[in-house]
Amino acid sequence: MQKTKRLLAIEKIISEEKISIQEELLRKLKGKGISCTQATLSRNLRQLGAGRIPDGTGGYKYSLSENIRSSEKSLLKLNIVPVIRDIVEAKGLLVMKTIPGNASNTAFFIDGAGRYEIAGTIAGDDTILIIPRDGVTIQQVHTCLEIILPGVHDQIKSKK
Amino acid sequence: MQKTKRLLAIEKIISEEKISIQEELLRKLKGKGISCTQATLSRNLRQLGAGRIPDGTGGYKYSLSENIRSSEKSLLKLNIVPVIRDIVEAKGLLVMKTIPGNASNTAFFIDGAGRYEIAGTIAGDDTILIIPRDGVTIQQVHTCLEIILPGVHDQIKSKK
DNA sequence: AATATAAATGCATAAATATGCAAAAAACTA
DNA sequence: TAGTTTTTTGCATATTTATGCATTTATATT
Repeated sequence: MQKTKRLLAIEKIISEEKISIQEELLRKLKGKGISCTQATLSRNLRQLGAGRIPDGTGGYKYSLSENIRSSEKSLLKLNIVPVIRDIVEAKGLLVMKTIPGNASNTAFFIDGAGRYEIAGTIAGDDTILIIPRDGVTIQQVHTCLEIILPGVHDQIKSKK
Repeated sequence: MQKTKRLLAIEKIISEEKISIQEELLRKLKGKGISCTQATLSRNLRQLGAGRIPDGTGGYKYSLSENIRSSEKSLLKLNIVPVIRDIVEAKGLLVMKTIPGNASNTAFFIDGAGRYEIAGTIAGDDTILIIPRDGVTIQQVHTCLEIILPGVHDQIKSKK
């Protein structure tokens, strides 16, 4: 089908280059031997979930909302995760070790997630005390950490 | 300033309810006693990084880009603002003073907003250097900070 | 305070996008 | 395959958004 091919091409183009208006995308497609009208493009973009958003420099660009979001998220998380070295339980609390100087930032990040399970955190230089709320199990807190910092437990394992 | 108030109201509205077109947002604002024209709204939305994207059900909605939304947690804002003591310009850069030990967290928060205007930050113990991107004015960075940390300039004034 | 500079805004309108409708293409059915 | 239904598309145009320009408002300077 012509449509599927076009959808794929649109996805590719807008994720690789900055497209400001549909007419521009139309030309790019034509260059690849795919042609349609602006009306069709408008419909296709909606179907792809692609929208026109500010590009930060005063202009606009098309962007796949889902893709952009998930990739931005994972970048953020990748920056966070590697700083965590270990998580151990002690006296019903969790002690998280980070690389030096990163406890505060990491704790701030954890607090920012606003999870119910975590009553609070206290951060030193490379150590964070995570205090579970009463009635919450350690296991629940681990699950919760995995939500805030996907892959964190794997990271730790691979360092051991 | 009227504008800051409006920017905040816009952020709040589009993150809480589904807004399909600017005229709709215009009416909501009017309902809150804030009035402007569609032209101004268009400019404000661009400044906020808010775009009109498919809502998944065949319609459209306005949405803040992901990085901005993450700084949207109003609780976090309240916790951050009081730690900032001063912001001064020096050599085309901004120097932000915080209460002792809070520079890193604050800088982390600012970085997290992912604003185009800010090329990067460097944090010591109670001082943050905010480096504007080339071509961005100090005033633009101030506006941008006001978006990330609403009320920050008022806070500083009231401490003087 | 008076003047100079920059920022914000509204108006009118240009630019860009979305959509109703009819035609064409594709998919399906007996 | 001929007929039927569904999907896709283009055309024309309505809807929506962005912007040049002039004016007002705010900010800074002397």
